[in-house]
Amino acid sequence: MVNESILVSVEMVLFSLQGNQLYIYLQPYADDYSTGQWVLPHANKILLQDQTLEDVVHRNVSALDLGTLAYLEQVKTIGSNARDPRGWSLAVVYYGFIRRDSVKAKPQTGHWHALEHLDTLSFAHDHAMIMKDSLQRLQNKALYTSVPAFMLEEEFTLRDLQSAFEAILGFPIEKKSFRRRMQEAKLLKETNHVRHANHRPAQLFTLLHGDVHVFNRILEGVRS
Amino acid sequence: MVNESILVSVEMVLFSLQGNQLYIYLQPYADDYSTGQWVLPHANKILLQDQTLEDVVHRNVSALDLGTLAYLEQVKTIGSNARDPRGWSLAVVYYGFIRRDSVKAKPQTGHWHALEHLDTLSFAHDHAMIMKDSLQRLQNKALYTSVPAFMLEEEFTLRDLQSAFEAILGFPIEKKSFRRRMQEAKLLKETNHVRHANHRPAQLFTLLHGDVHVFNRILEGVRS
DNA sequence: CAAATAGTGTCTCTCAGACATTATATT
DNA sequence: AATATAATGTCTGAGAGACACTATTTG
Repeated sequence: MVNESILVSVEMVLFSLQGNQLYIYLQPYADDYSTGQWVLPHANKILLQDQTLEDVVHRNVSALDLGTLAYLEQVKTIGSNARDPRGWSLAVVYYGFIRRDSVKAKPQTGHWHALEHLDTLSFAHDHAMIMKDSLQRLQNKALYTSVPAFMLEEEFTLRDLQSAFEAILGFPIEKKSFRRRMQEAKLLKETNHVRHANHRPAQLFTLLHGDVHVFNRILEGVRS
Repeated sequence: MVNESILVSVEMVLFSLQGNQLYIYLQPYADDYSTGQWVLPHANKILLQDQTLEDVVHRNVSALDLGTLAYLEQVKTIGSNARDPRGWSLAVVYYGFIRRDSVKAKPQTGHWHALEHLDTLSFAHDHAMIMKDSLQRLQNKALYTSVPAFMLEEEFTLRDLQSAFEAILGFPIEKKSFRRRMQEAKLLKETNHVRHANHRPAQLFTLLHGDVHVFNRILEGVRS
């Protein structure tokens, strides 16, 4: 019986959007970058003042000073007698979003990495797998819910929203279907602002509420 | 910092089908049934020989001698400084199926309860909430995957399969839509057996493989 | 042949994809 | 006016629901 010595950690997969690209926050495995490996931010300490696991995540994300945590979802818990040589370990995995308008592009520790460059990086422990599972979960959610909307700033255009979905999913979405889907879901509120550029200005929207909308059908993307 | 003393448990929500009704396995909170309260089966001990959390579940389900565990899915992990008076606790929740053809209706300890009678029971700790969340997860899965198929015996009719979905979802499904959906998913294999009764015999099928099929659309049920 | 359930035919409805077209700003 | 992106109109297609109908067994 090993319960007295189970090692508990919380692993955090933090996503942000920077210039319509999906980024993930990583820390060097060795403080001096000597191994060239990366790890996910994680919490090894739970405090008595933490009421829940979400509190643990919030406390740790705040300490990282990356920006505002706008969405958080538990992915899974990994329990194993093998992943940590010190003994039986439990890792509770969360993914979350740092809202685009609050992201600090150069954090004090660690770095934001564009998702498309991740395959060039090397990871310690099972963190590559944890990231893969978390991204997979996020991609699934993008197919049938409105969660990607929480990556965006207060006011955004429908094109911004579509770009967020596309950054997550990695494939283009047909414009008309996307707009119909979003507008019929009644989750957006038209503001009385527009965004200007050297073309027709775009209507700005806000989220009507903090609820996640669940669609009946999956986004299938462009068929051709 | 409380890590050295975190209480870890695994909570198991075990479902079975008995006569086309959904049942859940519960244990009396007090061995002598004196409190009238019920709890979910749970594991408080993790052994060094357990390689993963799934191993812990399998070991404990085997010990309960309820039948064969045919499907298992992690629901979530609850962490709290309040749910156990002894200190910070982590509860990893799983739901699973005991296959219909292996169910022992009268277990040595505990009882199977029909889901529709659950509201008359009283539960200890947060087990009512854990059950509700697990059932919700199972119901969601029934809406867009083939997981209910794993509750059934080796060979089953399409009517059996539909009844399993209906038992889980709690609403009737339109026969033709259901059959079309299942047959186009190509997850069933026709056997050369039929089941006889005092009417036209029914074709028996088996599952082609152990994969969970994910549908693009949700079952909407009867509209009228 | 009556009863009962198995299994099918086929219409409607919803909503995603395709893609052409119109609208409205800046330079 | 040219350019660029915003926004819309409308057709097709996949797949779910409705519901009547046919098929095949037992008693």
